[in-house]
Amino acid sequence: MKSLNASSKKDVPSARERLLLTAHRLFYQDGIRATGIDKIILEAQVTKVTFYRHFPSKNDLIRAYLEYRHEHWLTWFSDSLTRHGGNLTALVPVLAEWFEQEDFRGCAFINSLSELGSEHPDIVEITRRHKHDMIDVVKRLLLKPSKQEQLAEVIGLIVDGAIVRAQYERDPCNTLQSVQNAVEKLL
Amino acid sequence: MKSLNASSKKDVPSARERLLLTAHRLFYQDGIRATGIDKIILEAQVTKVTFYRHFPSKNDLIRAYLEYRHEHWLTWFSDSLTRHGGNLTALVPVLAEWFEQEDFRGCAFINSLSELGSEHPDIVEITRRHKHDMIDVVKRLLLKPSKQEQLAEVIGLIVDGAIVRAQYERDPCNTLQSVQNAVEKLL
DNA sequence: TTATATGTAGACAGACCTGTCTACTTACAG
DNA sequence: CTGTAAGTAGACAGGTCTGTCTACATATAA
Repeated sequence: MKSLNASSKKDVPSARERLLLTAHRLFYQDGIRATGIDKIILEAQVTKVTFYRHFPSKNDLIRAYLEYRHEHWLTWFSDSLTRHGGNLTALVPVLAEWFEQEDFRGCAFINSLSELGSEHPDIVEITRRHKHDMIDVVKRLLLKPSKQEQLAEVIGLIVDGAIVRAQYERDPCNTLQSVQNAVEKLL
Repeated sequence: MKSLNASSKKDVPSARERLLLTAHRLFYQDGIRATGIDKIILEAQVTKVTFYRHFPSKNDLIRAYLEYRHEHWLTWFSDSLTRHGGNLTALVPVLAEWFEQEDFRGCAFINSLSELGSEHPDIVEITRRHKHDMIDVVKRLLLKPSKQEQLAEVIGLIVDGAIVRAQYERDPCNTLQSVQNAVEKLL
């Protein structure tokens, strides 16, 4: 969906979209505090007035980043689980698909929580919502008897643990093997 | 063990120790980037020259912080597991002991990795070592047939997942219940 | 006594950061 | 045409940050 300004003429994303996409890339890759707004502005090719017109403060951009990330990650997660068979054994190939990406840097929500959780209680809330929604996807797609609330919660633990481990281990194979072992124990 | 300077006369920790303890507290509570060296210096009651005499850069202090944390956390973890019976069911009360602390703010290593992992590869290495040592403790203390390498790795996943969840959930009970459920599935 | 280690107070430099502002241009709707 | 929205270039303010430096004091060992 393109906005109605310049982008409809030349297929150039709107200034707001460029800001959001650039922030998403840089915040995820380098960290939120490590990324100054001037860098985002430069790479998005807008001016500071435009930046502040769309996002009244850096905090507004951070929230927009996390909401964008939430929506897009959950869509990918859901689609990927379905693509890989839509049952519990899909979990490993889905995580493999993610962990093996060149730009994998863990979970944006865990990272933001670690970085900013003490001073931004809304980030704690955003993270909680994200994780609950992830567990809901697991429940809906992978666990057909819907009474398995507890199992979905355990799977959520395993997913979060795997994400963290994948962030510090050199090779995702050992992590994926542990997920596989865990899934086998749960079946 | 006290150093041989002023502290042996008046039971005042040395300047270095005050810096390290203050940094430990503030880095863990507020985040590493969020904590400027001037705040550490003020609260440790030293001067800037003293700070730089002991730690040639902020990065040196960060490494010292993580090494201090590694040693003290692992000692606590090991002792607590033993205190709670030294078998797999000890895991939940040990994590409860930690998560219920007023100043609980997740895992210092995960937090540092999230915050600084992109620009400090040594932090990735430090985190990896920490987590491997944690899994070794689990293997040594909780799993008597020492062939259970895979199980220890799975437990490590569950522990990391629980730590993350405990950081964003309001109440640790649900998290601890999930750990309990997982442990039961593993036995 | 001298030399060394460790500590003090505090000023300073330069970089980076977030946010405010001026003056102007272009596109579009009515 | 006018008014509005959205964009431009870029300067500026004030704050925070890390690290460098001067000048001095105290404790200890030889």
